[in-house]
Amino acid sequence: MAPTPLPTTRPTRADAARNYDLLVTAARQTFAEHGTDTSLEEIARRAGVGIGTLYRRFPNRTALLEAVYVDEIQSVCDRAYDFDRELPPFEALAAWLRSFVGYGLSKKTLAVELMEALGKDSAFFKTCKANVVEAGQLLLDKAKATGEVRAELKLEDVMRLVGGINMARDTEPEQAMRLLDIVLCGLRPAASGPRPATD
Amino acid sequence: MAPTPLPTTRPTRADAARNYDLLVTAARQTFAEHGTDTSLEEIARRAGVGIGTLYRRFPNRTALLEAVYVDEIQSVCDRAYDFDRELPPFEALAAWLRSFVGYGLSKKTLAVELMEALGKDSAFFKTCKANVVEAGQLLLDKAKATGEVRAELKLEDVMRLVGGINMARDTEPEQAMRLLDIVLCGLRPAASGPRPATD
DNA sequence: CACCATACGGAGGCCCCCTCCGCTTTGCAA
DNA sequence: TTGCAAAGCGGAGGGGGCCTCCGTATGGTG
Repeated sequence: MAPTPLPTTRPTRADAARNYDLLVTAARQTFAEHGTDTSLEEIARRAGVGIGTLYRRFPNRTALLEAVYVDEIQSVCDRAYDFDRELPPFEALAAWLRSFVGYGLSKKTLAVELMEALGKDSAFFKTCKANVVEAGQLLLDKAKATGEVRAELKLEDVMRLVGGINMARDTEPEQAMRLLDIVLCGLRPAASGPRPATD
Repeated sequence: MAPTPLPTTRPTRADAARNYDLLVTAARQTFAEHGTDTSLEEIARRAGVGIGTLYRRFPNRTALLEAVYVDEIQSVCDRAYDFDRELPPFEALAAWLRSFVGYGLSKKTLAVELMEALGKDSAFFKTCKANVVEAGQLLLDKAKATGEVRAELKLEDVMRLVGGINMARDTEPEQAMRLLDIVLCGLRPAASGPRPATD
């Protein structure tokens, strides 16, 4: 259902594969606990692996983040299709964006990095972005079709706005949802024709 | 016009005062050119001052940022009162937020740090926040009074949303303004009564 | 002018990033 | 089973940033 499978480069040799898993697991835990600027040496230590091994497999911090993100991004995409199946158009979009923000709240720094990453141009992040965009576009278009979202809005704008909600360091969950509600209001067409002149 | 003057701790002794200025100037330049994660040693070097001097005056990176931000924040506040004087309520609010975003576009990393900083709890940032909030609240309340902004909205939410627009690394100016327009639409009351039920 | 509170500056300890290379392991083929 | 090359391992070490500490210098006051 999700379009392109995300590229992973898990090695084939037994020891290498084992270490790969150890590293990704350790990285996921450590990033979640201490943010994405944890020392890579710390991660190697946690994984019980030499620092050289880490750097051979993941030439830089970003490469490691990529491996950690694969699953998260996949699940973001999957949820879009779930909501599309189960809810009427606008609610599906709203629910997806809400789950997006909720995810961000629980994984703070991961989500921040993710939002920044979606603007980057590595092959990996291109694919990620394509997948997310494909899922989001589906929901947005359906919501537009029922007239509940203004036709001229772009998915990219919506995503950025919602992403921005996640960026601030210490947003409370209730606040984040309020912010999202403001954005959702902004997506709707002015219910009674054009908005009042503002000039 | 701006409420509390922002606290600066420029030293009194002649040599110390001179070095203080050299450091702040160098920091402002360097942060603008290379982002706020430039090495502090580099800044000391540019200022022609020992690293020890920098650290004595500014015990950490944040302290240095504070000194650099003072002027910027002051001008953000000042503009609010200008717009309040010159424009009708909603337009004043819109113009202020627009200038806020515009400022962010030109100073990227500075603005990002600033938005994060406004959530922090140092005495300095508390004062900054108070000033910005006082200015923004004025504009928001006036816009509410004319019914052009929904009464239940909080300034903090608006600021966060607008701040979020600045957070993404590589937003185009036109896009940023589009995003802001979406937010502005979200601030307005649904023109024809309550928004459609969304379950 | 003399004195001392205040300020200067850079060496050094610590940690992190990343590279390089000699040793070890794996898995295939005979 | 055994031998062996390719693949993988890991940590020492160079480079650099953060921050502290302390011996030296200096402004400004009596």
